[in-house]
Amino acid sequence: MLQRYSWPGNVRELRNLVERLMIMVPGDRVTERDVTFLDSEVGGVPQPPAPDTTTTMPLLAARDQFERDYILRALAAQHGNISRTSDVLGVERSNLYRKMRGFGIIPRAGESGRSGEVEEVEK
Amino acid sequence: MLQRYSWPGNVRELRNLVERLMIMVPGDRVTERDVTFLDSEVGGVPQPPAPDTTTTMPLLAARDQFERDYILRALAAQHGNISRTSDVLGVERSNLYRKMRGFGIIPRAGESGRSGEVEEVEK
DNA sequence: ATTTGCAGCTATGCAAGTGTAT
DNA sequence: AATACACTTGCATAGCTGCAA
Repeated sequence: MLQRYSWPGNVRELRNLVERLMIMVPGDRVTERDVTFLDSEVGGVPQPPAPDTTTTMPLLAARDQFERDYILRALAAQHGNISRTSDVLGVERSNLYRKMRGFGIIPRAGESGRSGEVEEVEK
Repeated sequence: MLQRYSWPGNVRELRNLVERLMIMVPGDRVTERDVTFLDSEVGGVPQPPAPDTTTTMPLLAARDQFERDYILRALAAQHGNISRTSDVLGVERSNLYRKMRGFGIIPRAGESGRSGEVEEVEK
């Protein structure tokens, strides 16, 4: 479900959702229901053509898709902390940025530490 | 199951198994039982530590593991035909060889089209 | 947190061979 | 002879990565 969502708010949005999930959801398992409950945007994705895992697609495409996923996963596991993520992934922070940009996880504009909407989740 | 197996006979062995499966197994679905039935070697893998998909591992390692798998899968789908596989994967044949060697799917020795043991499966 | 400029190493495609079996 | 694969190797160069800033 998370992978199908387009994340117009980028890592910021992902981090936010994950943090809210950690705080609001009891127990150590997060289900799709929890996500839908907390964020109907993310939960209600119209499910695009459904990614095909069976058919063989060009190696490059498959590899990239996997890498993008993997990075996203690592980011979530690291609560959006890029330094730590790059550490865990064993790549240079700067390089991780490049990758994220390349995979469209982050756009082109250089928006950084500024807050604004729903950033005030402490810990 | 197939991924857990180490394939000491390399592509040759994989191709062989797949071909035998195509011939021997009725219907269009191959189950684990079929594999175990046709090849107890492959079927009876002691299941190593069980690859961890949850924990984050270095990106490079994860990427390589994925790529290796993907190539193996494509090879099976193509009945071991490397030319066709490289075509489907969208990489140069020569490069596919390099990758296969790199991932240990093929060893170092230059053993090629020679037959010998159980190669005589027609089509 | 986020970019950018490099230098250096990798990966990849292209081309050109060699070998074997139809 | 001709075709179809299998398999290698030498390059040039496009791309990736770490380091430093």
